Amino acid sequence: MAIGTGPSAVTGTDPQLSRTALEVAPLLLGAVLTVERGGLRVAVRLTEVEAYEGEQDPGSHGFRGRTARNSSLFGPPGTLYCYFTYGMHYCANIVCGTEGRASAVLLRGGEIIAGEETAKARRRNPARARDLANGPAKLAQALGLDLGCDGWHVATGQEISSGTNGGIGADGGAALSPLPAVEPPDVRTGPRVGVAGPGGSADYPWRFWLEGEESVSVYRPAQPRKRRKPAGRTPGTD
DNA sequence: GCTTCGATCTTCT
DNA sequence: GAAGATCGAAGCG
Repeated sequence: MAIGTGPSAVTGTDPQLSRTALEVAPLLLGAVLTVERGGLRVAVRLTEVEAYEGEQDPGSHGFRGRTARNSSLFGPPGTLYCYFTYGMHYCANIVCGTEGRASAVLLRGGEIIAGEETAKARRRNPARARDLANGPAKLAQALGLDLGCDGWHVATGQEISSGTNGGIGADGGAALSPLPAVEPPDVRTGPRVGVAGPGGSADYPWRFWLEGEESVSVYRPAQPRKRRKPAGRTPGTD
């Protein structure tokens, strides 16, 4: 694999990521993301991603502009944007494009290729290996990504170096293998998952995955959320 | 194997 | 107050 030394400018503009999310997303398929967290290292080969094109994309967290939560999304290409969702899950994006544009690629699925024992422990030993990272929250959990990783810098073709990730400190770091010049031949595209309304599945088929990979997540069309049932009994709607 | 539904809490309107 | 870039358990065939 290709994690190694490379261009040294950790905070500089990464030419491989300084393209639109739509351009970067298919190139990320097959790339290897290595994350070191708490002294433990896990590497994943990305098999499924989704593109989010910033403030022009209704499905993007950056659509309504910059907030405290999504400020990392507006950072320079290579910034890791981690967020907390549904009250219990973390998801991770890699920012691309240009700084201030909120263009990013959501990491949805991957195959663990190193640190499998660590990933299993973090994922509470799922029955099947494919369940280690076949979903955005599962992938983030397997890699040990949470809000503490928000704002890290993930440059392509660089070695992990603690303390160089945007001043995060010695907690860990992340690295991405160099991206190919052209997208892999077995890339498929389709509707994004769980994005409802304008900017949803039909309007933006910006989900990319590698055909035939087991680590691709289950597709679930966006559905309106139901109110949580009040304690005791359900309302008399029958 | 597939489908349905509840859990949980941050963020935004 | 409502919705959300999700997950996993339970129920069903």
